[in-house]
Amino acid sequence: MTRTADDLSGVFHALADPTRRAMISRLRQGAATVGELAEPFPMSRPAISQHLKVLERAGLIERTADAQWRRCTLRTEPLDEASAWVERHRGEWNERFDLLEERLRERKGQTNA
Amino acid sequence: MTRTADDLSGVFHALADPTRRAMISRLRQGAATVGELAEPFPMSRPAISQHLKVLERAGLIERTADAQWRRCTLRTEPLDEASAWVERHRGEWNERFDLLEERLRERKGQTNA
DNA sequence: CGTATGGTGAAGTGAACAGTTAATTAAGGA
DNA sequence: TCCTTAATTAACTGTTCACTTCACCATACG
Repeated sequence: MTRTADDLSGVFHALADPTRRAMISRLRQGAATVGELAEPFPMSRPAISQHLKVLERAGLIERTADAQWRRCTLRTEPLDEASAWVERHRGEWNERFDLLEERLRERKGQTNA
Repeated sequence: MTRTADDLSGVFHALADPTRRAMISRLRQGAATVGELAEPFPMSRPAISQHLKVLERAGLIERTADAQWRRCTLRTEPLDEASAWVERHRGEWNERFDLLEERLRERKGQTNA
């Protein structure tokens, strides 16, 4: 399940929903089952499941089966990537960094923005 | 057009598209007209306009009319907000900060996640 | 004036999204 | 075995998204 690794779009998309952000906030204070994660929200379980799938696709959570429970744990690496992108686009960051970035992008031949 | 100010969803949504991220990247090195921004992309002008509208709604750009040109400039405040959210959800941040956050959220009575 | 240039508005399309209900799988306990 | 609990899958619905084309508005210029 080694997600595409450089899909910032997926991460930002995952973060664009308040429910999913709340889930991440919740998970920051420790792993939780789907039921526990669902509890604060007035929506059906399948809806919760789908939100979790989005988070999983973005690499933001891992689900491990524990009997009939799925224990969800937070993975912060994608947040690091997202943070890196944002950080280098605000404020007066090092211009050299931008140049380096561009060179790398050229090599990979991808439009990662 | 003083956007809702606390709409992280809008900002993250804006960042979830590679075209829009590329536009932001471009704007980091100075203001640009719509035409200049459109140049790298193989899509119609109205499509560009719509992307710019999303960026504007998120507070990420400002458009000022200059004769028949619209000069777009980057606004980084929303990126600061986005960064703040991400920063406090990755790594082992100060727990007190979370508590403070929660208090503030209670006062405003909003679910900002 | 007429016409080119820069950009937006409006309407439509297909795909993705966020939610629903109903059915299904899987494990635990009586 | 039967029943309950935990969670997912499947199928469907309404909305939003990312485009398109065509029409429009505004400014500069001959």
